[in-house]
Amino acid sequence: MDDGVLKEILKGIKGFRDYYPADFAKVNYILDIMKKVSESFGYEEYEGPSLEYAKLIEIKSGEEILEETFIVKGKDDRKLVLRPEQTPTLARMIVNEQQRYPKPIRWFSIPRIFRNETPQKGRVREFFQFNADIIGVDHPAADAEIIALTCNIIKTSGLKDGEFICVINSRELVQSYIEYLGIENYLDVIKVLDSKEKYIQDFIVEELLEKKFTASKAKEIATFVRLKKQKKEKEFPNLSNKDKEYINYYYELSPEIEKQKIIETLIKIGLDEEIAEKVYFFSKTKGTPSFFLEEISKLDLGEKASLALEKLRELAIYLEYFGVINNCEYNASIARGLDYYTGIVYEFFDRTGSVVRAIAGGGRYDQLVSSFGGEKIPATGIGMGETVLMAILEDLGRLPTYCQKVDFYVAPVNKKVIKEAADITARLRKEFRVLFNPFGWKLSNQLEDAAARKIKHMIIVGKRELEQNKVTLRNLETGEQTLLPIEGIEDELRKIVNTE
RNA sequence: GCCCCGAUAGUUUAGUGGCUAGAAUUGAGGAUUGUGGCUCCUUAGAUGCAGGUUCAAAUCCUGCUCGGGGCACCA
Repeated sequence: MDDGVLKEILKGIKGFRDYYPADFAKVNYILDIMKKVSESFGYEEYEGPSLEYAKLIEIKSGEEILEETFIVKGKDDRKLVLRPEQTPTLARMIVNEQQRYPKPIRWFSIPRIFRNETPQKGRVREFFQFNADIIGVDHPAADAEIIALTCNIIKTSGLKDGEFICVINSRELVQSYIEYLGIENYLDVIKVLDSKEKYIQDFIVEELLEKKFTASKAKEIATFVRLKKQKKEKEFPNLSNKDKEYINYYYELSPEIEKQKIIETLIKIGLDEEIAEKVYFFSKTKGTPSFFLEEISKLDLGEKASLALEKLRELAIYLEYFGVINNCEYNASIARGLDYYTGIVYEFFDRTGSVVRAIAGGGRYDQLVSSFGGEKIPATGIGMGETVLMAILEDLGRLPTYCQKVDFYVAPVNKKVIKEAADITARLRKEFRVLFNPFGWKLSNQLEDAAARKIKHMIIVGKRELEQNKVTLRNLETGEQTLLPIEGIEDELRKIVNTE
């Protein structure tokens, strides 16, 4: 094999990560919190296979999703996929065995998830995704509990109030209202509302082209306008004053453009002007839950949408009970891509300006389980990758510094006492994490070794001490040494480990 | 899939077409057979890949790969 090819191979696959001990410790810091907090909420851990039939994903999430999955061929030619999400697997498991478990089922899982997308900040092709679900109750308190659980994990990891936000909406509310207005193609409308930023960009480019700007210049200015809104303009120098004037001009104008373009596009897909305006104003509503509920209830909603609004009202009560309502915002424009979501949907975002992407997202999927056959089982749940949260914590410097997890380094001073040192080590390992050096190294080298590993305590085993049935305990940070009797040494060591 | 920036030992980096690519740190061995983090010695280790221009390329050009940032997408 030639060197070029070999080098490529050694680099590993694009978007996949090697976790060296210090890296894996960071990942585990977050995964441990996910696990501990979930257990503190009474959730049970489950796991599924890494591979599923492509059909399983396709049925539930649509065929286009398969374009971004890794496809594997099974022996019988059936297409298999490396799981791009955990929910279909969970739904499958529930369909098969649901009668065994008392409802509601509260389960969590931290599977490795695979997505064949372009890597960028907070996005890789293989990652750990925390999933928590409540299955078997159709009650807003279940959604509130999932949101509270997620808030708890995010806060325990190191983000503070105000550094993240949970944005909540109800698909039922949006859909019922749009249908109440007499619109049939509800999904088309959602799509338009979702792409509002794109319409603004297109409008600016179009207008600048008419003013004889080059295409690339026009696009550049449009991009700057968007970045100015995200407060990131400082990253872009080298602009003429004339360009800056245009950016400010369109920046000021963009709310107006947004309104005009969205209404225009809605009319284009068949809505009356009056209806299009109603849809636009509805979709713009957002703010604290109480503000949102008040604003929306002013509208003429119709029966179904009113019911959906009642559920959001009830949800707010439980968010309040669970102490997370200040971390939440209601917003009529968030949709979430997945088709299987039916009611309340929620999405967590960073507020520190570190990452634009969502930290976590989830919602209610009352039809998913029944669509695999069997009775209707309501469910709600969240998915949270470890990468985005980790990128934010990394930027804020809130990840703990790494050190090797060893309580004691056992150092025999010469080859003659290795057996005795090994016996002591075996005893201590029943209770402590002990690194033993059986290689017959000189003591000075062992001290250096322990220091390089940042291990705090060394137990020195030598002939002099053994003659009085003792060993030396050395604190490697202070250099302090004490002689300890081997008999009952665990009690002394326990004190030291517990005070740290 | 698109756009911008980048790539020199494990890591941080020097080197603006010209001597054998230089250093720090890390790794390995030793000075030192019971007390370290100091010092000293020895040793190992790099121009991402493939072409092109040139007497001469780490340096200039093209393509690719990988990384970073952004767009689109985002279960």
